[in-house]
Amino acid sequence: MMTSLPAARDRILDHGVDLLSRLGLSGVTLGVVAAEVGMSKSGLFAHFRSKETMQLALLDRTTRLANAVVVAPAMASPPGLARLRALVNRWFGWSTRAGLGGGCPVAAALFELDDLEGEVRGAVAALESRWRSLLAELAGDAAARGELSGDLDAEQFVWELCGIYLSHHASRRFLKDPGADARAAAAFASLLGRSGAADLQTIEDTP
Amino acid sequence: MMTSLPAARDRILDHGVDLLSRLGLSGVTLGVVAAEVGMSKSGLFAHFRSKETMQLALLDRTTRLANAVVVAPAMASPPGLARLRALVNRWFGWSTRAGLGGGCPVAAALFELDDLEGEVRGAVAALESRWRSLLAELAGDAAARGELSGDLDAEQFVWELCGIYLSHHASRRFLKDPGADARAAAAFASLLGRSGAADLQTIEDTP
DNA sequence: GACAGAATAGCACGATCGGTCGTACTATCT
DNA sequence: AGATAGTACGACCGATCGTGCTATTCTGTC
Repeated sequence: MMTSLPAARDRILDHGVDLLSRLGLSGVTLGVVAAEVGMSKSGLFAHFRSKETMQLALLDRTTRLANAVVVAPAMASPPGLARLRALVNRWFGWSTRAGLGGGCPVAAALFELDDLEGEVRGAVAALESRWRSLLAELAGDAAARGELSGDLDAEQFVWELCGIYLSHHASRRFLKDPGADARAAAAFASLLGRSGAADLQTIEDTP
Repeated sequence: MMTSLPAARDRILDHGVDLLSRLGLSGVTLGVVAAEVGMSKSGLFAHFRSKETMQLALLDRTTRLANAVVVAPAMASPPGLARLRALVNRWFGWSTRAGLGGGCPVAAALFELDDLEGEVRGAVAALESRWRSLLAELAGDAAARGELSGDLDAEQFVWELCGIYLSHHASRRFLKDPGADARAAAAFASLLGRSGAADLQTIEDTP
């Protein structure tokens, strides 16, 4: 037939990203993934030539998934504050909406790769750096349009926003706090308010 | 002789907490700790009757260490906002001041025990719950004294404060951002400001 | 239907995991 | 003195880790 893009590899990565979300990087083991997918460990191993390669492929797949679920739809919103709002609304809790059984793999990786590691850590760092740049860019756009205060420190804005995201992650995933979404929404509204946003509309606007 | 409290156990726990700080719970393995301490795995194992017991002992030791380094000295400050400030100042980056080679073991555990586990997870949850209660109590005290706004939502205050702490952890430990301390200080000052604190003194006041 | 190449399976390796066993040596108590 | 308990050791268990090497099975082209 035609290109025949390896369907098996996709199946592996799909299960792998789900495991990554549920158990973190250390939980994504060759044997476990193989059992999950329903194939032999060596058969699975042939698709990647090392575990590190598989981990990098998983991070890449995670990035693409997040782009499709979070970034792309948000970019349909009009530029400026509305787009920033749309992005953040789709960001928080995105893993669940993406069909993953666990939490955000990137947030988990940030704390898992504290020290140690080389290639994988670098990939996560690059990924996170790109993400923060996007956030800062959108915040800067909003400020340039006068929808946020003109002297906004975009880096500080993003830094505090990421704090809200991490607190939301811990609150939801570890503490099982049912009010996590409301706390995050309130914190984000507060952050926008002190950044000069005029209208304090509700956080709900996703379809 | 006198009490002769087992010095060996203390040595084990000291090395263990350091490993815990550097590698997280999953990195504290019987073999690794034994090698670090310089004794046989089985000899070390005799002190605890299971790995879980050792992990719980490590968490307990971590709690005592944090109490000595963070809580106790802060309690010497006058009650109210000053005490809250002192506590937070000693909190951020406490693991380094305590002589640990890595970051805050509790923050790491929050993200490591996302799902799964039973006993250990429960211990961390109790520990974290107690900590947040203390923060909320001090914030409430400050509000009752009129040093923070009277209608302060202490729970939300603590939730956002923990977000700043987590962002600081990620920023410092993973992203290696040299401006992490300044970002955290600015975020905390902002949080205090919007919570009704009058004076915006510098964050430096530890001896 | 033959055949090449990809995909998968089977098997084995050294390392490490948490944990158990038997066995010492030492200190304390009776 | 004898008995007991604590501490430490080395050897070993079954399981799982990542990773090779060799079959076997499937699939598309001639």
